[in-house]
Amino acid sequence: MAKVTIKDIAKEAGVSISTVSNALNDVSVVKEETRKRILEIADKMHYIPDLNGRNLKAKSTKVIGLVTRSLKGPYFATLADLMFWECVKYGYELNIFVTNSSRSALTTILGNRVDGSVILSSSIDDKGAKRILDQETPTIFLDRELKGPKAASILFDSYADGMLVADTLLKRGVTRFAIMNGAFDNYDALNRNKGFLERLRLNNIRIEPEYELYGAFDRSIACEAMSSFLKEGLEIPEAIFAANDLSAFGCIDALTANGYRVPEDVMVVGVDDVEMCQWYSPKLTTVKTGYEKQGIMAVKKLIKMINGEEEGDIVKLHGHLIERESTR
Amino acid sequence: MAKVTIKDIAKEAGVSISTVSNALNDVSVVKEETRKRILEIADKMHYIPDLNGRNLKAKSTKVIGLVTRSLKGPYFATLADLMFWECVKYGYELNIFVTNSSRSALTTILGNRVDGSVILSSSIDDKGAKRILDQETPTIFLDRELKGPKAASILFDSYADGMLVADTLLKRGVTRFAIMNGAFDNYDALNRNKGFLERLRLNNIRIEPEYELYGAFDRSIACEAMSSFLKEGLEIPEAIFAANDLSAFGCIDALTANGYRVPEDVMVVGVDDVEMCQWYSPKLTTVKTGYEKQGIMAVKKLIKMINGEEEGDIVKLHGHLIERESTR
DNA sequence: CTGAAAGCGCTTACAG
DNA sequence: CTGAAAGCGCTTACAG
Repeated sequence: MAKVTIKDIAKEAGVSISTVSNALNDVSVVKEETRKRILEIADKMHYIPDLNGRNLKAKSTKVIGLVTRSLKGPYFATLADLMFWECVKYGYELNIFVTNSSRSALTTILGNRVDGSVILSSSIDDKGAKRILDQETPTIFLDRELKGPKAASILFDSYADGMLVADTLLKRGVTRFAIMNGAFDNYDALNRNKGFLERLRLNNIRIEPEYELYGAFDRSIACEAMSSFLKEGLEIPEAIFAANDLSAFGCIDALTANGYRVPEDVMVVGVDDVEMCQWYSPKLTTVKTGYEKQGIMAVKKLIKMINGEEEGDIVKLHGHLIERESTR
Repeated sequence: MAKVTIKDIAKEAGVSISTVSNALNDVSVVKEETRKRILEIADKMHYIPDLNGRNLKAKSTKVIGLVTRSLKGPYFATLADLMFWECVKYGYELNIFVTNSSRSALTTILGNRVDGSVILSSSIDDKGAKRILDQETPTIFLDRELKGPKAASILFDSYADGMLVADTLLKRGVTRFAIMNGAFDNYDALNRNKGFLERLRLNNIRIEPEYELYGAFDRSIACEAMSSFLKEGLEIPEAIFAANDLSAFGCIDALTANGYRVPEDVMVVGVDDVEMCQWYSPKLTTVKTGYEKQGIMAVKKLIKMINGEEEGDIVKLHGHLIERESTR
């Protein structure tokens, strides 16, 4: 059976396609009786509207896009889930576009499929980001610092978070540090590292290259990095700052497997405050970045920009330290 | 600045819109020189195609939809991620549609936004599922047993998995069981429960209502259910079958918090083999359902149906037991 | 309250 | 190799 269109319904109901369209969209002009009859026929004929036809003409899709390159990590699912519920509140749908091509990300964002997009920025290159800035589709960047008339950024203040961790540890008299870095090209990984090191520098403390490990935000990779480090036989640092919780777990996995105790021999601090921090042993000290807030704020802001109520701006979310067993 | 269309490019380039369209889509008829010039102009004018216009006419979108109601749980992210990479292989994009309305799920699936969809079935009601069966857009159900000319199902054989766990425990001489059920309306939760109980019944073993707990696939809920159970002062079972790994962790959390040892006092078995089974203490015995295979098979099958190379059918994936520390 | 008509931005036979 | 024209399925002023 071929696809049923409003034309078919119009014929069946003996009315014009305009009337069918109005009835289907609850435009109030239609006589109640006509409306009912049309809806019944549409249902009986198994009518499903073609969204391409609809969106081509209509100004609004009532859907918000989330553009990303990867679905991995505990962060993404929570972010998307919270965004979804916020969308529901405002009568929007959430579509997630997974792509590793900056070109097709751009087409998705600006191709009139959505009323506005939240962009996990690794999904788009600098040139693409620039292009987004000077046009009219509302857009929010989550890990790139940009703004335009219809483009905003909602970020973690990762530089400040890094400083916060450094200060806390310095206050306890720690002088020998190691750092477990996050993904190379990531805004937050970079800034956590910078803020942390900057603070140490102010206190005339340096971290030797052998004490800068690479954990890629990943538990297994961090675990192996830590293991290799331990095999080298260098002096153990007093504290390790991991760029996120997962890589902090990886650190501790390796440490305990090698007979070290946390926090007695080494303290470890993560970032994110994922749920497992409370299940893990030792319970992990971490920076709560407020990433639950980020998604919600993004949707709220996006809808305000869609409605023309606000312009783009840059918001940075401050984290706060949650002290648990992995430090003392 | 208004939206740039092929019309604008045509004017700028002094050619017709047909030629612009052909150039943009690499249709080989266009003279190389013309094509180049048009592409340059398109780029300079910041042209982005309108996907609604395109898809309205074109037969194929080269995108596959994944329709779901929830993004929670370790299962979803892995599923979606693997599906994505499989899509990439075949030149498709993956769009994830999050919705809690069966109506809008249906519109998404059949509204010509995608070439085919994978449906996490809780996102659609029975009536909607029926309607999907008798039409032409290829569709795969992941936890509903249905088939049609263009509709297939790829499921876990959860009934068999439940039996497998029962058999394993029976073989060790266990006679007193408890069960931690999964979500009420879930295909797999239901069948794991049924298969398990059926096997016990064959051995003349019953589970009293007080020993059927409800964990909703969730760690915290399972933990509380187990805690309440322990407070009642009933005799402790020799083994607990949890409907998934997360709720198994919840069980064990409660047990160890109350001074019981796993597996010495009680054995616990989960389902899924999520990564944490290996990190958790005790390492969890579980059924590996092969959920990594499911997403990949779904995409492969979907594309074959899109290409008209295969019809719908029903595939059930068998699990196998992975024995670790939580049983002996 | 209903219908005829234009048009959204594209693709795709078809003619030249 | 290029262009004129039809049409995909809808919505939306506008006339009646």
